[in-house]
Amino acid sequence: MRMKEMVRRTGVHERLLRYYEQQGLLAPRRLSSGYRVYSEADVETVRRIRCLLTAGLPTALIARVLPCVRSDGDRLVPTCPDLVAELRRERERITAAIAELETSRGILDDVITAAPHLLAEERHEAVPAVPAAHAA
DNA sequence: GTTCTGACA
DNA sequence: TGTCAGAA
Repeated sequence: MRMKEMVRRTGVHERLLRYYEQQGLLAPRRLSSGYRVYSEADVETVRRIRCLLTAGLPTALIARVLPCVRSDGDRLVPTCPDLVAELRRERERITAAIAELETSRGILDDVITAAPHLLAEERHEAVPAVPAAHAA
C-alpha cells in the first residue's frame, strides 16, 4: 500500500511515518518513482512504535528494541535476552527524571507559598475594568 | 491528483 | 510534530 492508505490504516500522520523512517524505525520498499510501498508488517510495526514511544523510549532505543519484540494482542513481549536489561536501565532513567522534576516542583512550591499576599495583590491589579464599549 | 524532499516554526 | 514550498 502507498502513503495515503498507510495513513488511513495506522491513523498516523504522513509526516510522522516519514520521520519514523528517517529514524530507522521503518524501511518501506520503494517504487522506481520513489514512492514508498508499505506492507502489512509495517502497519503492525507502527503500532509497536507508538506503544514504545508512549512508554517514553527514545527513537534510537526503539530502533534496537523493535526487532526484539513480538506482539501479543496489544502487549509487547521481549524475545531477546539483552532487551529486558536494557529496558530496566531505561526505567531507571525515567525514575531519575521523575525525581528531578519532583525536586523542581518542590522548589517552586516554596517560592509560591513564600509570598501569598503578593500574589493576591498582583491578581487584584492585573484585572482592570474593561470598558464596555471594548468588551467582546 | 499523489507523493517526495527539505526547511522552518 | 505540523505545515509549506517546489519538483516529479
